[in-house]
Amino acid sequence: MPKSAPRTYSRYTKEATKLMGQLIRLGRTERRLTAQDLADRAGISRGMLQRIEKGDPKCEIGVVFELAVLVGVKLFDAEASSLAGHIKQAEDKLALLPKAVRTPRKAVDDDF
Amino acid sequence: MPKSAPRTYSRYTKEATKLMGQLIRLGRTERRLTAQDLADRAGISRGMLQRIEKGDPKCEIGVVFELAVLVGVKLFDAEASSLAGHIKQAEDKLALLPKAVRTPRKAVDDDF
DNA sequence: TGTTTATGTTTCATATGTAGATCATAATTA
DNA sequence: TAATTATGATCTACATATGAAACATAAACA
Repeated sequence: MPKSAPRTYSRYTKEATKLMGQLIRLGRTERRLTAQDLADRAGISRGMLQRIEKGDPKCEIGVVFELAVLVGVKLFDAEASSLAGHIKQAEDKLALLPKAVRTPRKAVDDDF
Repeated sequence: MPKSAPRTYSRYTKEATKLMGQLIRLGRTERRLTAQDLADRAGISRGMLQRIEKGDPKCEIGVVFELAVLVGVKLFDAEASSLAGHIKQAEDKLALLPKAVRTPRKAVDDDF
């Protein structure tokens, strides 16, 4: 079987996932939650929580965010309990931009 | 085959992944990048990029972060090109906390 | 110090995410 | 308006992330 090229991540991405994991572990410890306890509350396995706390980039972002919320890690440095405002703001900005990006491709320069 | 219970996400998590997707799309459009172009740069398929821009929680967090970096979305509201400082800070805080959380389980109060 | 419990790791079976192709629709530019 | 290209959506095969179990190690508390 042909081994598909393994995915790579930039240094910044690795740092970001690592930091996320640390913040989750920090929050968990501060709240005196057992790994098993937190995993149960999030509906995941303990092994998965460990991988996330370790900073594994190959995990569902939904699960990571869920854990972050459970232990009080702020996403988007937002204090509010809802991101509705931010979402609306992003929608407003998007509305002003073209819905499709058109790159000027010269049909002549194609071959050589 | 027994259908395993589908995973659920809190409202906040859904909002967070949605906002992430919007910010990525915003950045992509502002930089006049085609979906295909950005997908290529990130080493993913166009379909995957679409799901992420739509806010699908079931995607690798590493890929999402990678896209965010590519289009200039700031993670952890950090301006710096490296999160090393934040990571060290988290490590310092972790060093002060107990490495294992022990919950006082009374063996007596178990049943009733 | 001894005992109990949490954590770190590994392995394996399986559920599921992902790439790739295809088609329809929408949107941009000449 | 016409022509071209981007985007949205769906399907299948395959690669792989996930859950569960097992074990060893380490850490907290009496």
